[in-house]
Amino acid sequence: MFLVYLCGMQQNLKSELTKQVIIDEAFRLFHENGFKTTSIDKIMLATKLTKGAFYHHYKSKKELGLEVIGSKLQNRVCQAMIEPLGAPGDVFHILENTFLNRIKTFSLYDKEHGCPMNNFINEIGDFEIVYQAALKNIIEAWKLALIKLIERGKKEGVIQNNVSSNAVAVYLISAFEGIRGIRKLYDNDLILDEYILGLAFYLKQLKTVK
Amino acid sequence: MFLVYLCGMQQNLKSELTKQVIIDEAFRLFHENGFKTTSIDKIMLATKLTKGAFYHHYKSKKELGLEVIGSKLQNRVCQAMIEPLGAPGDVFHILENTFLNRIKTFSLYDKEHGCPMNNFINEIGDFEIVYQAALKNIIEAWKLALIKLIERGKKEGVIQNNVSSNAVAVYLISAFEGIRGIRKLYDNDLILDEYILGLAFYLKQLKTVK
DNA sequence: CCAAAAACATACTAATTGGTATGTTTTATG
DNA sequence: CATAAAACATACCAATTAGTATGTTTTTGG
Repeated sequence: MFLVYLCGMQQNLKSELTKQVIIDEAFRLFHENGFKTTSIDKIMLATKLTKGAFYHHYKSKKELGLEVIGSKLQNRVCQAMIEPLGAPGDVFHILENTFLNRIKTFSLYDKEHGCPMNNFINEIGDFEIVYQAALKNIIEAWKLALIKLIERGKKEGVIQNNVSSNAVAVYLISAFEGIRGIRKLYDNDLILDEYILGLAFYLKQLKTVK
Repeated sequence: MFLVYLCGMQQNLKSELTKQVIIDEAFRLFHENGFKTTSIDKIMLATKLTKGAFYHHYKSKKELGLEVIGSKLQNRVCQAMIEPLGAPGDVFHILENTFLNRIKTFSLYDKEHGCPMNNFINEIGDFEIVYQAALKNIIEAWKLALIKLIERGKKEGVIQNNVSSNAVAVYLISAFEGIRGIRKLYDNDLILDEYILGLAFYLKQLKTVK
């Protein structure tokens, strides 16, 4: 298994590197201009490679789209929104950090172009079933991690027991994705501040009364 | 002013009727397949008219897009989401009816293709400033009507005073738009049920404790 | 060093795009 | 009824699209 790669290593690495460059530029252009309206030509112009190189590594735009969603996008969401939920520590601190504090630290680029996943969902969530499934995977993973955290909060007695963990998870995710779309329309952060205030109130209500 | 139209009435009416047909078909196709990927040809094929007719009434696709957003879309949102907020009656009944009960009555078509406004926002909210402004108009009108209702709730003593009306309005809208995107990924209403449960809990927390 | 395969480039295709130029038909008005 | 204008149709344009066919260059393994 290891020896097999000893000789073909250089070529194999080159191939993987090229694919990564294509994925990175594709993701960036999808994020900035949308999936459907970003052509293979534009992507390959950005990579400084040619169409021939693209169709050597991918059989279609659909295959690329699925890989961008299934690896690049999924990794980003995992790293930023899912993994932090599994960390030890105060449940409310974790919730505040991922859903509230983090949104303040977004770059102007991210505020202007919105959430890549939300963009995908709204543009091609009803386009083809394969994209639908790939995007649903990410949302489901996020939702599950969130439910787990809320359940922990209940067990530790810091979150009210009379509320469905699933419902809270879905409501948190919905509002987060919603505001990231709406923020696009504005040229300042006032709307984000209002969201943050609204979320802070919501989180406070989840706490068990002492 | 009135006499001017007395004679040209038939032609004027025909023009308005044709434009309405174009707007209706355009809105439908934008909703089903997105704005950027819906061509003038496709729209005019649906109207059973031709490209010549289109460019007689509109100078560009952009002009059509702006009219679809500024009239058709705005009217829809006003009718479904804004006007009900101004009606007399119990504040919580109104909130529940517009944000909670109404979502249950959506057709499969509306569930599959999501919220037209949210689709526009996420597809072209960062595309051109004119679209941005047109969409922001609608959101702002919605937000204002919602704030007014919440303020009324506070005055009537049914909504807690220690919560920002702006924050609640933005959080309600965000979650509503967010879930309408996410619902696209699923082939059943379970995720909607969870949203509804989450929202119901949220609304309950807004109530003044008796 | 040499063949074969992988990586990439060049040059195409047919279909679609927004938009225009130039018709023909319908309606309005003196 | 004549003529002008509005409403609509037909035929085009250059640019862009996803994808293919056929190259050339680089890497691999003997």
